[in-house]
Amino acid sequence: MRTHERVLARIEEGLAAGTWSPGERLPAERALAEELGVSRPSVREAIRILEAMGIVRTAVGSGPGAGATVIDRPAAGLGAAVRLHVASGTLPVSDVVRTRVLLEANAVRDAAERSFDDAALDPLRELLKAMAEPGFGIDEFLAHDQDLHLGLARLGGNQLVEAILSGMRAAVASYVTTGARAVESWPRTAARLCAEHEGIVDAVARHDAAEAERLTRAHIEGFYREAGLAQA
Amino acid sequence: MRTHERVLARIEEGLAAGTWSPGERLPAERALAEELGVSRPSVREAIRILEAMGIVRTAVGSGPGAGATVIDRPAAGLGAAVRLHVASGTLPVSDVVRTRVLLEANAVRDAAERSFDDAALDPLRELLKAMAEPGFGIDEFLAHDQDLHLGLARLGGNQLVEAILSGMRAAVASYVTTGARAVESWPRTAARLCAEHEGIVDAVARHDAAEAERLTRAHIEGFYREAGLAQA
DNA sequence: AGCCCACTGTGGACAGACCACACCACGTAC
DNA sequence: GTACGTGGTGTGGTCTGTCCACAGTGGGCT
Repeated sequence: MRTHERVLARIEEGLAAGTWSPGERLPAERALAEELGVSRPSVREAIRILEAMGIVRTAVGSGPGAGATVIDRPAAGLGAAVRLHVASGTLPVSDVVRTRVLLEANAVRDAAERSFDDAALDPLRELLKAMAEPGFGIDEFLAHDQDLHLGLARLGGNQLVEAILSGMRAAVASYVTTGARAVESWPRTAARLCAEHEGIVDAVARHDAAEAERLTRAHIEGFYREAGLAQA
Repeated sequence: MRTHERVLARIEEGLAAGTWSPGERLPAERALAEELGVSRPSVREAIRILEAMGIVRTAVGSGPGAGATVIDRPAAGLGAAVRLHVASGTLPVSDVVRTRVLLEANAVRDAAERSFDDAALDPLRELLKAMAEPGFGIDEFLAHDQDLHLGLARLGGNQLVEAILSGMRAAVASYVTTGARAVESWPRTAARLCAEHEGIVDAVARHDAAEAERLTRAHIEGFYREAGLAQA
């Protein structure tokens, strides 16, 4: 086993054992190297992997916040992995789209089936209102769109699904932007998307799970089709 | 932007542009470092990340096969990310289980709906036969079980789903093993699992999508419940 | 009392070196 | 002529040492 893998395994043990919890800091690179009897570059390689996976965040400087802090951003690692494989041509974009439809439609269905305070939908309604403004730029619209969809997915209550969706969205973000710029009439498309969004949020609000799932599926498939990203 | 991130971006560009395809080799670390005007450790950190994501495989020595070879193992990166986040306590195992049920049941449904040569099921039937042997060890049984489930998922035709399922299985492998050893009577459980497996494969063979999905869902949920891994 | 600045601990980056390894081609022995 | 052994060569793996940039912190100066 290579040195950085040993380091990684040790850190993973610590994470599993609760030695370090989110928000806390790993020992300094030099300290970790000495403690494990390895060189600093080896420790750095392990930390790089943890960083790429969204397990830690590193920062230079001194005081709290500096060093390698344990965070919980599952979406970062999953997103990077998906993005790289899409880039290398291993994963077809169409598979990403199909998977997104499946996961998100189910997440929205779960959301509608759960009981929650109606106030939980307020942030989403804020987004809806902002996106409905005429003359909203494409980039801002897509950013809000992402927040809205992730917010809906979060209501589903499955953190892994939320992370995968977030990662997939990031992985195909450039394709989505390109596709959105290529639609025939963006204002018309935007208006339609807004109306569909409202329909989904309403269905969730009245806990109509089947309808929420159906609308979500149609919404996502429709957009990707219009943007020329789906074979289906 | 940090140096290793620049290197990573450059390599990602090359992957997207088709400069390197799966099976081909990246330039040597020293050559890459000189070409990009950075130090070798920076290149190494970038390659480490690619390796952790399942994009490349590194090997020492000389000749073909040595160096950093581009591979396509999306499951590796996704699996590592999921495993690490489960270890750090960010992702509940129950979410992993729920996601697996959703993805795999749908993959099997897709498999049943597709048309394929019945011979494609032969490898799965081989696994079924092997697992039915009395006295089959738990570890070997679980390994075959994984192959069987992945084979079914592969028939669904969505590579991302297949990768996610493979990764999740790897991420919770230790939990599954522990759970399997804890069941009341392993031979009885194994026999039941075998029967359920046959039912699923049969349903796929006769293209009964709804039944295949239902059986898969019940099979996975039942096992995790028996192994004490599911709250549901 | 308030401000400034040096100190200190942190990650970021680099240069250089040595090792282990695996292939490959050359040369030798049969 | 063939088979075997052996050194050459290119590769990643690892370590050591060094310097830099950065950010907080505390003491000293104004």
